[in-house]
Amino acid sequence: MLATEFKQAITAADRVLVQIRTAIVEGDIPAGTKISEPELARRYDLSRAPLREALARLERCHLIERTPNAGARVVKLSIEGLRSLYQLREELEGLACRLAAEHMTEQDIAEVRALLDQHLSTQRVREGESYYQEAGDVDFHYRVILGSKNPYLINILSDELYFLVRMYRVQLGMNGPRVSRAFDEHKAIINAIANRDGELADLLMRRHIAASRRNIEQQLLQQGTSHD
Amino acid sequence: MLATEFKQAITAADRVLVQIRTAIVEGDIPAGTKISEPELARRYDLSRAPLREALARLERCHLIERTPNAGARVVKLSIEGLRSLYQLREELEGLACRLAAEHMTEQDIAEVRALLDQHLSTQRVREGESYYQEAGDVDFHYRVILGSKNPYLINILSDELYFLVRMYRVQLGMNGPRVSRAFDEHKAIINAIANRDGELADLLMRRHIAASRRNIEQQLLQQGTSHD
DNA sequence: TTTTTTATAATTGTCGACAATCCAATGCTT
DNA sequence: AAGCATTGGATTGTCGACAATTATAAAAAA
Repeated sequence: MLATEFKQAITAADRVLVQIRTAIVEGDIPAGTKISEPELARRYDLSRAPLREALARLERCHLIERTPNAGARVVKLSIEGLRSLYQLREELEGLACRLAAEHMTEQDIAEVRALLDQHLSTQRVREGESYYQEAGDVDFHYRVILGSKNPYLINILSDELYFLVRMYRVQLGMNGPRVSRAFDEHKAIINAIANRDGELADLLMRRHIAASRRNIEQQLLQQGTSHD
Repeated sequence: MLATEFKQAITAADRVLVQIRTAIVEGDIPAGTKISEPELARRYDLSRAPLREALARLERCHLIERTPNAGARVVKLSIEGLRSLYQLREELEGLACRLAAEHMTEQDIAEVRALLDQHLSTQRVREGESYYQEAGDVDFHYRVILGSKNPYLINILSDELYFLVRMYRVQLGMNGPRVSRAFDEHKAIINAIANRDGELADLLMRRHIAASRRNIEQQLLQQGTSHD
C-alpha cells in the first residue's frame, strides 16, 4: 500500500452524510422541511442506524434542528441567524489570520498564492459563473484556517460552521461587483500574512467577511419583501 | 402542565452521556483509555445504540477521539492541547463579554451579582474546598456566555469546549492564591459589563483566562517532570 | 361552537443479531 | 532468524423488529 493513501474506511453513514448535507446546502431539500427518518432511509436505501449517525452530525453543524421524540427539521435561513453566524465568523477567522501570520510556512503561503493565481485564470475563463467563485472562496478561507494550526479552531470553522455559511451563500448567492472584488481582498490578506502582519490580516479578513455579510443581508431583505 | 416545565424527554442516551462525560471529566475513566463499546454497554446496562449516540456527542466535545473501525480513546491532556484550547477560549469569551455588555438586561446583571455574593458566602464557609470554586467559576462564565445572546457562540462554548476546560481544571486543579483572586476578577468583569464597557470587560476576561491557563500550565509541567 | 378527551397512527428510541473490518498471534517461506 | 502471508479473535458498522412516546384527528362533553 502506498504511503499517500490513508486507509480511512468510508462508511455508509459517511456517504449518506455527504449526500444529505449537499442536498440541504444546495437547497434540494428546502429550508424548514420536516425530516422523516423512514422516508430518508428508503430514499437513500439504507437502514436507520447509519442515517441517525448522519443526522447527529448534521445537527452538529447546525443544518438541522432536532427535538427529542419529535423529529428534526432543516434549519431556516434568517437575518438574525446570518448576523449571529457571521459575528462569530469574523472573530474566528480574524483569529485564524493572526495565527496564520505566525505559523504558516513559506511553502504554505506559496501554495495559497498559486491557488489564487489558478482561481484568477479559471475565473477569466468562466466569467460570471458564481459556483467557481464560491468554491474558490471557500478554498482560500479553508487554507488560511488550516494555516492557524489550531486544531480546535480548524474543527469549529471547517467542520461545524462552514456548511451553514455555504448554505447562506449558495442559496442567497453572490452577486454584482463582490465577485470580482473578493480576489483582490484575498490577495491583500495573503500579502499581510506573508509580511507576518497578523493585525492587518485580521482587519482585512474582518472587512472581507463583513462585506460578504452585507451582500447576503441585502439578498435576504429583497427576497423577504418581494414575494411575501 | 405548567409553563415552566419543558417537556423534554430524557432518553437513555442522555443519561449515559452525562454519566460517561462526568466519569471522563473527573478522571474516573483515565485519560488515554481505550473505549470498548461492548464493555461500556455492559457497565451501564444498555444497548449499543444509545451508547453510540452518546459517544458521538462525546467526540463532539473533544473528550474522546474516534477513528473509523478502530474504536475510540479518551483524550490525553497536554500542554499544546491546553494552549490551543485556551487560545480559543480567550477569544470567544472575550467576544462574549463585548456582546454581553451590549445585550444583557439590568436584571441579567443583577442576577449575576447575586450569584457572586452567594459564591462569596459559600466560599467563606467551605474555605479551601476547590470544588465549589470550580462550580462557581463555571457558573459565572456560563452566565456571561448566555448574556452574549448569540446562539452559535453559546453552543460552542458551553456545549463543546467547556467540558474539556473543566477536565483540565478538575484533573489539574486550581491551587494557591488564584482561588481567592478569581472572585475579584469576576466582580471587575461584571462591573465593566454593567457599565456597558465591552472593551474593558473583554480585556479583563482575557487576562482572567490567561491567568487560569498559566496556573494549569504550571501544574502540567510539575506533574510531567516529577514522576516520569 | 369550543374545549376536552380519547383512540389511532406514525415517528422516534432501543434492542439483539449479523456482516464487514481491523488487530494480533501463529506458521510458513526465504 | 527475519520478513511476510494467514488465520483467529475481537470490535465496529449495519440491519430489521419491537417498545415507548408523541402528534393527529375524531368523538364526546360543556
